[in-house]
Amino acid sequence: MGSEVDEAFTELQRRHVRMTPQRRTILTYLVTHHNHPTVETIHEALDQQTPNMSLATIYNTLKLFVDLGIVIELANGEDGVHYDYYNKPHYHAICTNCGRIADVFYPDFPKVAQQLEKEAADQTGYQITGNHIEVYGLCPQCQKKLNSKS
Amino acid sequence: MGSEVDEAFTELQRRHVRMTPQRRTILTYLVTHHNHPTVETIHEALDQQTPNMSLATIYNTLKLFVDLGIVIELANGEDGVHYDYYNKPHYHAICTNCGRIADVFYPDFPKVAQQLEKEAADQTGYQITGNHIEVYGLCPQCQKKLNSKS
DNA sequence: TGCCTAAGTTAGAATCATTTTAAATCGATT
DNA sequence: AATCGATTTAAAATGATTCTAACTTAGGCA
Repeated sequence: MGSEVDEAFTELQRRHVRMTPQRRTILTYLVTHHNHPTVETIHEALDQQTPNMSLATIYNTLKLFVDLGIVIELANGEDGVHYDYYNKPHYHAICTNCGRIADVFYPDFPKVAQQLEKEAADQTGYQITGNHIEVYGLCPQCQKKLNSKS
Repeated sequence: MGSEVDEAFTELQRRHVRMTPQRRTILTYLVTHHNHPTVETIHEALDQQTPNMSLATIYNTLKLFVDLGIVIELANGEDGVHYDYYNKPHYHAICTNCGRIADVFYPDFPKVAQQLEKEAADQTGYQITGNHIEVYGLCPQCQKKLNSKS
């Protein structure tokens, strides 16, 4: 069951990333939770098992993971930045009313993304290395809430 | 030549958005500049022609335009939030080294975006109303700079 | 045309997420 | 086991954005 966590650690070792207890803890949290947490959410959750972890460490570690490409940042228009362990390619639906984030796994997504990356590279000369794709709209809960109001 | 600006104003009138000199000035700037400005860039640029415009007004006005869907926000990972008058559908290439933003106009883009929106709606139940698509990589200038270094 | 009022603007203060600092600690290579 | 550069930490600093309260205005209506 920890296999996905193990895989993530192995990948970091392979890339000669120095391992610390804090990084282990944060990465484990991200791999085992798919709740798109904010820094604050992570800090509170980890405070149970690992008190006194500095906020700066969480910021530093998340920035490291983002730079390594194993984590991506998401802005939901509500509260701060959200983080997502980016293992399998997917994109996100974000609620314009409450900020709720949902994962979208679509078999053709890698193909579509590659198409957009190639076109961008051809047109701009950029050396493309990744993408962020989000769609916006009302989540089911907010649809209900707003309908019952009017 | 002001026709695109006029069109934008007409659209706002049609939507019963109250027009003020500040909103006119900011919208004109956005329609006639495709430089993906930050709030600070806009403030400095407008200070030449319209001194004393409050930063709060620029923030308020941009938020209004974003809510109306005629302007979108872009984070380039470097400095603050960038704004883009979103007239014709397009997406962006963002430099991971310097933050430079390039527009990508791709004929098939609306079709591709619709495909991603439909799949997201089917999978999540969200009522999708828009999208933000970005690809990341090194811009030509940074490719040169980084190559000559090593 | 001129009032009236809700909406918008303003300068400055306040907020708060994120970054910086400098000292203490630690991981991993020898 | 020793070493040293990298990491962590708490606290302070930063700075983009939001809030406040008073002032001004756009646009509908008489």
